[in-house]
Formats: sequence, structure tokens, C-alpha cells
Amino acid sequence: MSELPTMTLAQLEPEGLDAEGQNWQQRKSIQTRLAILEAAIDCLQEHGFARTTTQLIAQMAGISRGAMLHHYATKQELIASVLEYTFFKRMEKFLAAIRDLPEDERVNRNAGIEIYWESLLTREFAAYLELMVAARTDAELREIFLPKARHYERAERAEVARAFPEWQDDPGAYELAMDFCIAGMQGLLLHRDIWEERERRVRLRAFISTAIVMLRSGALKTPGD
Amino acid sequence: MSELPTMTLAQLEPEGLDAEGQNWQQRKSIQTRLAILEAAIDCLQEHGFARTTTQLIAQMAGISRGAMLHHYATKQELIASVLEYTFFKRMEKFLAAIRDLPEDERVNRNAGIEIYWESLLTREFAAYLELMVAARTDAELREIFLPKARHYERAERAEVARAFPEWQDDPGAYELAMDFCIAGMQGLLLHRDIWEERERRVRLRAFISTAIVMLRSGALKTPGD
DNA sequence: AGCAAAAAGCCAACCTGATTGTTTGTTATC
DNA sequence: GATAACAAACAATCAGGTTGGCTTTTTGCT
Repeated sequence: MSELPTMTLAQLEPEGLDAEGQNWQQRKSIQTRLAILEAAIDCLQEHGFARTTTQLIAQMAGISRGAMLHHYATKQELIASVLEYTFFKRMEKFLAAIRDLPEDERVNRNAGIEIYWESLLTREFAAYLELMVAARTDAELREIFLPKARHYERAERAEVARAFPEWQDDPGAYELAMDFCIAGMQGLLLHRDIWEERERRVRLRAFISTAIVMLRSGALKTPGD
Repeated sequence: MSELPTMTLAQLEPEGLDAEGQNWQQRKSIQTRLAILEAAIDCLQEHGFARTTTQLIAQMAGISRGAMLHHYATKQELIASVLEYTFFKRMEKFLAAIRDLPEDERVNRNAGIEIYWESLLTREFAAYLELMVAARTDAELREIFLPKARHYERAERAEVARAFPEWQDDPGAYELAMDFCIAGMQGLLLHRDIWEERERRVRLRAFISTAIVMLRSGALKTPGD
């Protein structure tokens, strides 16, 4: 609703992983934590939330379970970190790709949408999706997921808005376009394996893209205006 | 691709639950199985796939775990039945509601889309979604899920096509509209708790509806034509 | 029709393996 | 010497599946 214009992705950067620590122990600790988080992503992506165990994560990270529980005392604590890490990492890559886009492709060819789609095909989003769905029913996870997810989405909107100045004169249409893009693309992702024919999925993405272009041009009126 | 025009939902009716058996044992067996399936739906909806255990299902069904394993020898077997049952039950209700719609509301007000949305808010779809997402990573579940899901979707398309004859002259647009509706609505469902403001979700549904109307009227061209 | 064997529905106890978190110990760094 | 990184063993719980037994219903035979 009242979006802080100063909200940036940088504010959401996971703590304790960023700066190269001064001493040996800090560097080692960060390195191990990153290995654990990456292993957790792999684990969530390959085996799903239901079969993601602390044992498996430690094994995939190449350390003992005891060592892992030294860095993340409980599974919950680890999952919370994975949540932050996956969202931040994916968004960082996505925004970088968006910003690297030539203005012509971004504005006229709607290339940002394909880049968003690609960001949904990453390991990071696969892990995030597992947590998003699990949070629908897992009360403990839900409590840590929902506030974070809402926060992330606000930051995402603000950052993307900065990358797409051509939408700035119609914030209502922009929010609708974002919601529409997110829902359509993530819905498509859910059906990726069910809808076998590739052309069909390509056509759907093209249609979503077309609808967004028309929304921006005003050809498709925002309902409620 | 080559859709059998004779495909009906009735062909997908779960076996062993339909007819009122002649003798006492058959009736009792069906009754218990239904209690188990309904309990499994509740369990998936409330606790998610990760925490859906045979113990919990039996407890919620009001029978012993031994009794349950008499009817469904393994958890996998049970899950496969839940899969069929949830899809069939939801689709049956959805199609009945669609068919009961006055032609004016269906054609001119696009009321079918709201009915589809309501079908996504059911216990049955919540359970189905859990299985759909779990099947992305669980190899065993995937093997039974994917063929069934593809089959179900084909039947769904054929049945809905029968209920929407006004689309019949443009099968390409119809398939795109179905894909678009499914992806958009299910994507919205995923974000239902994250996007707190109700108006925002209502607006998105209205936009999807508008886009579909324009697709039917030809105002939004099918990409690739 | 009557009766015994077979089968079905159901339950409780058991077994094996897996999971989480704790505790204890060892080595290297501060 | 205190602390941090790590490992291994331990304890408690809980998962899925098997077995044996009990009661009721069905079936087959006379």
C-alpha cells in the first residue's frame, strides 16, 4: 500500500555472510555456512521439503551433522536462513540481468518478462517454492515465512519499478502488471511437467507478455478505474 | 494434441467407491475407504504433504492404523487413491456448477472463471496442490502423478469445452485461454496469503477475466498466428 | 435350512530404520 | 586459557510396514 520509495534489496541482504571477516575463523565460518545453504538448496530442489533432513543437508555439504548444528542450532533456524538466502540470491541475479538489458529490448520487446521466467527456473526458486508451499500448512514455518515473503515482495516491486521507469506514471497498472506476471509465470511453472508440449508453454508466456504490453499501453483497462 | 472427443470425466471416476455394493461388507468397506480418503484430504490440507503420516490419517478417520492398512496396503497406494479422488471430486463439483450457470452469465459475464477460482479454494484442491508440488521432487510420487495429471487435464479440457460451446470455433484460442486461466488462478492461489489486500487479488482475477474475454473476441491475437 | 470353513473388517503389539537434538570430546585459533 | 570449528556417539521420538488375533459376515457343502 504505502511503499517506502527508499526500500532496496540491499537492506535484505542476509547477515553474517557478506563481509570477508578479518580473522581466519570468521572466514571459515562464512565459507561453511555458504556450503550448508547451498547444500540445503540442492536438497530442497532435489528431494523436496518433505525429504529434506538435516542429515542429508550435512552430507551434501560435506560436513558432519554436528558441525552443521554448530552453525545452525535447529532445523528451523537453518530453514529461515535458506529462505532469506534463496530470495536474495535469485533477486540479485534477476535485477542484475534486468539492469544489463538494453533499453530497447526492455521497453519494446518486453525482454524483462523472459528474464523473470528464467529466474524461476533456478535452483534458488525451486527451493523457495518448496518453502512457500510448505508454509501454507506448517504453522512454524508460516510464522517466519509470511512476514519475510511480504517484505521481500515489497522490495522486489520497488527495485523492479526502478528498473522499469516507463511504468512510473501509472502505479496502479504497474502493481497489477507485477501481480499478473508473478501469478501467471509461477502458475505456468507449476504445470511445466504436466503440459508437455513446449510450444504451448511458449505461447502462454507470449500471451502473458502481450497482455502486459497492452496493459501498459492502456489498451487493456485496469479494472476498477 | 489429438484429443479424443469422447473423453469424459466419468471415465476417470475412482473405482471401488461408486456403486452401492450388494452385501454388507462391500458397503462397509466403501464407507471406511471414503472416511480414509476424506481424512487424508484434511490431513494434506492442514498439515501438508511433509507431515501427512499414516498414523495421523487413521486417527482423523477414526479407525486404527491397522484397519487403514487393510484397505490401503501402503502409503503410496493410499496417496494414489487420494490423487484420483481429489481431482474427480473437485472437477465433478466444478462442472456441475458450470452447467448450472445461466447462459447469459456464462457467456457475457465470464462467471465460469469465478467458479473455477472457487474450485481452487476447496479442501480437495488444497490436497491436490500438495501432491502436485510434492510430485516435482518425489520420484515415486512423480511416476504415479504425472500420467494421471496429464490424463485429468485432458478430460478437464474436453468437459469444459463441452460446457463452453462459444469457444468451439477457435480451438487454439480455447486451449490458450484454459492454460492462461489455470496458470493465472493457481499462481494467484500461491500468493493468496502473501498478497494481503483483498482488492488486489480481486483486481487480478478481474484482469485475467478481461484478458480471456478479449482473447475470445479476437482483440488479443493468439501469438503465433 | 443348517453348519462349518473361509474370508473380510478391524485392532493392538511389535520391529526396523530414520530423524532431531543433546552431549561429550578433539583440534585449531584467538 | 578461553573460544570456535568440527566430529561422533547417544537418547528419545516417530515413521512405515508386518504379524497374530478377534469378531462378524459370507460362502460352500451336506
